[in-house]
Amino acid sequence: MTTAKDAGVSLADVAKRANVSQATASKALNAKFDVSPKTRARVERAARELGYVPNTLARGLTGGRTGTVGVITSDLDGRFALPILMGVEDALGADRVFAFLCDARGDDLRERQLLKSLIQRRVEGIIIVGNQTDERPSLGQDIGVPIVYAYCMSDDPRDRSITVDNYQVASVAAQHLIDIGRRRIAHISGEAPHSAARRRKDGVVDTLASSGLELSGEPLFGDWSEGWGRAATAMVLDRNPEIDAILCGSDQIARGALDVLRERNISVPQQIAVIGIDNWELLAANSRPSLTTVDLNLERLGRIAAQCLYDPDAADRSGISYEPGAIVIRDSTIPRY
Amino acid sequence: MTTAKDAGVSLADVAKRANVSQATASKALNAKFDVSPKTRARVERAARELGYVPNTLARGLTGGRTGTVGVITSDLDGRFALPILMGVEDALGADRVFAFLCDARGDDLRERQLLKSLIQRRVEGIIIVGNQTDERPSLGQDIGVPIVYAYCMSDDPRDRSITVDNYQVASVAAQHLIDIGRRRIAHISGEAPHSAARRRKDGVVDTLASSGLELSGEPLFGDWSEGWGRAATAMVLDRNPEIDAILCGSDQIARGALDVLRERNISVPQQIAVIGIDNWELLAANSRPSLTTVDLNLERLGRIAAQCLYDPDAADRSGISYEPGAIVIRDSTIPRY
DNA sequence: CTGAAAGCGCTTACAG
DNA sequence: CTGAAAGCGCTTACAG
Repeated sequence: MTTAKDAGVSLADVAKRANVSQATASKALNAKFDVSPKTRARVERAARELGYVPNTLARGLTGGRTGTVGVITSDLDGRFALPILMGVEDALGADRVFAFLCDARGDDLRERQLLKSLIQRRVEGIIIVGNQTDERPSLGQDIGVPIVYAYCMSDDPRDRSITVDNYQVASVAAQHLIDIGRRRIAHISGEAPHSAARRRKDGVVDTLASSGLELSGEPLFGDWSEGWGRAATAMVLDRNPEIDAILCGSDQIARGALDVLRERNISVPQQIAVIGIDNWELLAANSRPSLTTVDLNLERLGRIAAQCLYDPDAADRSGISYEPGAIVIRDSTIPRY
Repeated sequence: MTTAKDAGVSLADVAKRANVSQATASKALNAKFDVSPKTRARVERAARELGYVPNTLARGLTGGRTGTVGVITSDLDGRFALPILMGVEDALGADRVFAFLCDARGDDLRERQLLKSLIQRRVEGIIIVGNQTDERPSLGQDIGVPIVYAYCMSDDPRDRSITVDNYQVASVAAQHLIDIGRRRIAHISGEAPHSAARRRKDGVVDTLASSGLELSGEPLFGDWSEGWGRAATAMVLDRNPEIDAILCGSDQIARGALDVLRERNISVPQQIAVIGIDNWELLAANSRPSLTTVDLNLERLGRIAAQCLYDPDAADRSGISYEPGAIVIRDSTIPRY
């Protein structure tokens, strides 16, 4: 058990009890070489008996590793931060590195201050987690430690950014609809200013074109909400009643679409198939019918970002990595029987 | 700008450039007393010119404060951790304390290891964030630093726990329904083994009793999902068609209820009012009609937990604090015109 | 108001 | 294989 008293036990105490020098005690407890098995056993025993708890701070001071990184989220509130954090956690845990979690709350000044504080604490790297996939201003090149942008991307190509491949993600969705035989596909998406909305639209259009198809009607941009999904679906149904599928820019929008289709007694997917993007389980798994969608693999994205920090030749690999998503098939495109 | 080179600048360098001793430089940069304004100005200038970045690690070593706490979540995946983390972040930020975020992933052994690692890093306190409000095994009394349980509660009364007042939260919901004139109220909730489900039921029953009312039909327990909300609502409608309100144990369940009512052309709230618990915005704000619910105030809960860690007489105040929620009125009980 | 000295707990060359 | 010594970067009594 780790108790209060332990905090008072230092390496010197352990060394004394084991009748060795502090240097030897240090080696015995850390490196595996240069210590006789007998001595090591003695030191280890002393450490155990005393309930010795090494002080990581002191170790860091010696110029060695601090074993910490900083994670600055721009907005913890958003839905994307969490899975990314999980991935970061996962990757760091394996190396016994700890993450300082900081929330800039969308405030640039606060972000800068956090950055500075993290440097003071001698973090070995910093991950900036954005709340959208758009470009954001670079924090600069001479931070002193590796820095990587996750989800968002830096506007400076010398920085390393890991983001979602919006184009690919949408292509996968479109291809799936084509694969199940749909030919008259409408597209409803979120906020046009977001690169996510624009790139996804491009992915859809290009993929359809590869099969000699065109979108049924103009793509509709609004926001990423259920409400917009409902409104847009009603519009689409009026303007293009011939459609046999709706490709939605997000799961929230898709939920709205499903809602309206159900209300109008249009069977999904028999008459109209519906597909979302995000694989937000809460939304996708609980709808009627359950929603086919594209998983963004955010946890993986977080893991990659964390690994970049400790990648020896990360410097060579600056620039933006676009990470692919994968389709998750549910009943809104291929119903189970 | 904070640059790579800075990492090499120490207090000694600053002192030299300012022509003072290191001790004086330290005082000039930290404490406000015992240094002449002129000297301080000189030191500050030197520090600025050199781009001096104090090493927080060394400061911590001196026996002073490390300015760090550990936060161990049992499951980042859950929906409750995030708002709590935000509150923690908020409270700590004011004191320039940083939080190590660790995810135990529901693994007790891993949790213990994390606890130990955090102690090695000399955190000044630890917050254990549970993913449900039930009791959990205490981590013990002699950790060496203050420890507080948030959302979940420790089974040892000597520990400090901050959790949701499930009884009050449900009472508020019930009272609201009574206030708008409902008398025949059904209750659909989540998993019976969860104290959240049981205490909420008690709150509902007692509050109704205070007004001389009884629940319409037996309370229904299932899980916290939309699917269960739909199934249970259908049952309730069959067995107790006379009801004029449904009090749901969570917003997810309420979404399911709303869905079925809409399908059956039962107007909400005119014929049947619906209320949830959680105030999960995504769900509550986007339903049709929008959902009245009880906000759990989780951010506040996180803030309180963080403050406890630095509360001088926290020792006296062991035990469990039950934090109240507050109603958020939307269209499912009082429609806007 | 200022500074020399000791110490925080550890690790790392460098001798033996 | 073992140990004495120096040093990591800072702060804190203690003299002056």
